[in-house]
Amino acid sequence: MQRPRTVAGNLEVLVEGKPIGDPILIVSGWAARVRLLADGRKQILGLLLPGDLIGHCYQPCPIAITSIIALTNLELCRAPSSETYESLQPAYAISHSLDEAYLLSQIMRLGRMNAYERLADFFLELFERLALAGLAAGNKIYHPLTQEMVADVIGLTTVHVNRTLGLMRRDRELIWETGHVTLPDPDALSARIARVSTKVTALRRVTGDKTQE
Amino acid sequence: MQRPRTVAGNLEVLVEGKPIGDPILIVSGWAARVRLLADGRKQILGLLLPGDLIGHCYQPCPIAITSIIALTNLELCRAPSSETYESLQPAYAISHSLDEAYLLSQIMRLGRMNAYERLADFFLELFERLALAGLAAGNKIYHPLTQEMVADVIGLTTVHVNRTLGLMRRDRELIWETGHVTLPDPDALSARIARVSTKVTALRRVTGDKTQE
DNA sequence: CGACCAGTTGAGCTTGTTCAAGGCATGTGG
DNA sequence: CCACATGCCTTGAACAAGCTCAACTGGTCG
Repeated sequence: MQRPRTVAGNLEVLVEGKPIGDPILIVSGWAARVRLLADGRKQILGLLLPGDLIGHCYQPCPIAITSIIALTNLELCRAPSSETYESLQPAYAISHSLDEAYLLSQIMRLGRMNAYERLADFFLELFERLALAGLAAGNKIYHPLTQEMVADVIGLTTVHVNRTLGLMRRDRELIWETGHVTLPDPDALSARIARVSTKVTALRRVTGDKTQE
Repeated sequence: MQRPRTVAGNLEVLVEGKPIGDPILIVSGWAARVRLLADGRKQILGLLLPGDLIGHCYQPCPIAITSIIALTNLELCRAPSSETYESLQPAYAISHSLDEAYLLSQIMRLGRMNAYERLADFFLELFERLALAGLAAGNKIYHPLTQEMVADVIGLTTVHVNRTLGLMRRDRELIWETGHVTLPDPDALSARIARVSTKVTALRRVTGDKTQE
């Protein structure tokens, strides 16, 4: 480990199309992978939390595939390249697999869930990730997100996120207070929304095999 | 290279949660990464075309993260693990980076594009990928997709895909005939829809820096 | 001929967007 | 201390995009 450096909130850590150097570990703070359309529409592709790796790549791939911006002040640490310390390879591989899993969940949310489900699923995932990083305290998490950022993650407008949060609050499923979120009963919420099915019998439906239903 | 095996269309190549073995190369045919919600809603997370690798992973990661189903009959080839032939590592790394890039494009489509843009962007990407694989002939591609499958890729209903294809045909931007698609002028189509912006000035907008506008 | 699959079309409805305004807390300069 | 600006959240009303349900076409295959 090298000494950490800090990046102020709202600055780009990496810019799409620019070369990337060594991998970077987030020691503290939140960041986001972001992409824009020409007319200004914005999508947050994924969040980067403490413990996540930025810019880790399996070859001389000098080009950043997305920009990364700091959502808060960040403490960053240059991480050793996996070639230097072979013992780190499993850790890097796991980090990579997790990254991919989060992208796939994001696609599922955006493609097939409604606003209520997207919010619920997003916060459930966030709780899990923060718990993995040792940053979850019971049913309440602290975060730097505004409703606008949440909207940019889950592909809705700020207004609709606000209204849907209101619905969830009315249902006593979620409490939003700027800077933190409480899920009174995560398991109940998870059961309430339709989450991913891994049943092979369900998969058969994909193939148009209707004899099973 | 080993001898190819074949898998019939509509069968699972990999099942979510099951162990995966050696990486597999698609020699011919199309496949899809698929996920389902408990109530049957279906999302195609990404397409797998000839030349793509399935189940390549940087560690003893024995579990498939998504199911993969064959959309057509497939010819598959067990690919050598990258540990066995070091010279393959760059190729595998590039394959991995491309995979990630396609997932990110998918998130952008689903999160912030309307139906017309999603269709256009999807087919433009498909044309590029098939061209990379040496399978594009001018402005016309051959594919095994039904409108239902397209709908499952881009997160819409079959009916709406059908109507939007009708709009595009009216605009002379795209011609759908079962089994193949023609883009009379891909460049014009690409210019017509709002595609990804990589401009740093645009990125500044993300950070709420309004002095630049 | 009948069954089935892929595509097509219509009408009514739901979900989420847009535009606009206002509330509340915090911070800052006079 | 007050006036004013700013960031974040909240709310209303009108609208538009996409969904649902249902029916129908044309082609193919047994």
